[in-house]
Amino acid sequence: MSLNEQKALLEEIAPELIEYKPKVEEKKLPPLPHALRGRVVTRLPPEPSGYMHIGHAMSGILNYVYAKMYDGKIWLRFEDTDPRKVKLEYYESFRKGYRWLGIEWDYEKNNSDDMELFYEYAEKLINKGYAYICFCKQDKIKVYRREGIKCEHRDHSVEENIRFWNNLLDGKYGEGEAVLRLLGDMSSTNTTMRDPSIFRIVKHPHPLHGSKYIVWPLYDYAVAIEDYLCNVTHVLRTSEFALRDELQNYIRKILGMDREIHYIEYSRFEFKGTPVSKRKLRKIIEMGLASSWDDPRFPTVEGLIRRGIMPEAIREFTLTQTGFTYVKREYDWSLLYAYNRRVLDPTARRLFFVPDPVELIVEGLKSGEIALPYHPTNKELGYRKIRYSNIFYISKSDVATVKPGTIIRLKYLANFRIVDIDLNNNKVVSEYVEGGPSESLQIIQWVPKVEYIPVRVLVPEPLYLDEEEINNESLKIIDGYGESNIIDIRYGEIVQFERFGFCRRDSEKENIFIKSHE
RNA sequence: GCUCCGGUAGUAUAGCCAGGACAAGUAUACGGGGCUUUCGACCCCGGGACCCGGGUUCAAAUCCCGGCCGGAGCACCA
Repeated sequence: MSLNEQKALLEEIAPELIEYKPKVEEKKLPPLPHALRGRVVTRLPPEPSGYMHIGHAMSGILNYVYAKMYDGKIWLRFEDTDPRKVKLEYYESFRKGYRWLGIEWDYEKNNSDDMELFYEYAEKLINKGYAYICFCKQDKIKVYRREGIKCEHRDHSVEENIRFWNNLLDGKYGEGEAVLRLLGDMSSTNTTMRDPSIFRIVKHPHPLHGSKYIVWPLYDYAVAIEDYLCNVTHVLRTSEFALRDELQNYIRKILGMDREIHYIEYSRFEFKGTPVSKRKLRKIIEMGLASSWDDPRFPTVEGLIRRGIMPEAIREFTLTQTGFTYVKREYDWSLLYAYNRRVLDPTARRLFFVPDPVELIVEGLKSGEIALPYHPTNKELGYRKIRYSNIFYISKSDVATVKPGTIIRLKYLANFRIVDIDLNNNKVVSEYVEGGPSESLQIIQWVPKVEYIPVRVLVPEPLYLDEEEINNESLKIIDGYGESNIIDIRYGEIVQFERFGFCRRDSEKENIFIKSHE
């Protein structure tokens, strides 16, 4: 008895004895250092200055899963302290994106809601001699910081600084004329510690607060304070922030905010040929290669949705394929597809789509109607009916290399023997052969001539061939014929076109699909 | 230029801090086989990696030094 026969027999006589092992063991994230059950607080800190993308998504999942793992809490906190970059529509892009991923946040706030508080703390710092108003030009500050040179404004008295600060708040200076700087250490090897600016003037309305404020805090200052105020215990973020841990800890220390915050940093999540950078994506749009930010080739959440990527797949992928490394990494899309396929396969309806069709006549086949299952094993998905005569469309590639005399099977329907192939005129003549499926027979999908519809499938491919070289043919168009039941596929539904791949309906009215993967 | 950080199969990772059962685990991709009326799913098998050089040690993927390569930062962005 073969192993498979034994298994089959066992299943028949004693199914309860069979041990079903999940294919992929649920990989647990490594333990979070310094984490106490019920005490962990993490955060989703998007800057609403662009659309949410897969990097935000994966980082968000990490922060969320860790919070859940320790029965902790998670904040959604918008880092919106640059009025010039922030836009209302982007706030919503992130809320929608996180919801789509299944991330439920416990609290929500905007950094820009705490402006008065930021001012209060600034005054404290000035009074303690930890901050000073600097009137140097931006370029000079830059050079001095690089060289580690102190400027003359550093020596102003507390009284002078308070007066300047009030002038600043009162709008007596123009943009670029003055900033509030933290008294750090101009000789530190960590350049972020060399008297960083913590407030600057921005005379531009904020989408949430209009023109109420003209003095805005910079990132490190706002984040340091907010993380404390939100009781954040663990920060998981990408490595471009690594050098700022020291600064943010320092800001809290001189403000008397004594609570340790743990940082875990890792390199960006990137996918081959799919840049996340706004600059590179904008270039694609400007070149006319894509028309919008929800393009299925884009890494934006909207793009991923159109491409048929499921949130569960992103989640599994993040939990199993990710690590806290500083190495530059570029994921192969196939890694994500593998998880997506596992999500889609059990519930995606199967239908027939014939790319690059040629006509097939099956002489001797009587016309009729047949019911075919929507899924090979999931019977709940039911059946669909197809009416047919003896003329069909099949894919050119399925007959391109076969010779007359070959017998092929139309899946679920009939076998035929090829009599003549005329590929120049896209015609194949054959005769009906009685019999069912057998292991030697090639089985292909088909579409009847009496009822078919034209179907278009868009196939997304990498946008970039390497760092800078753009792929000019990143979106392939495949036209073909599909069975008429395709009309009933809902907008947004993902189905599997048999022997072609998983595809998502991308249009309410037109039969346009986007291929996810095979 | 300066300052940090890192280099494990095609890809992504585990292991490194606390050297020894690591002839390096896992996923995916790839090759072969099985199952299946799909080229999907599922099952089995297979090949494939510790950046280079030196040192310490009985023993190095793991510790030390040098080189090479890569990443991040050096904003009145976040």
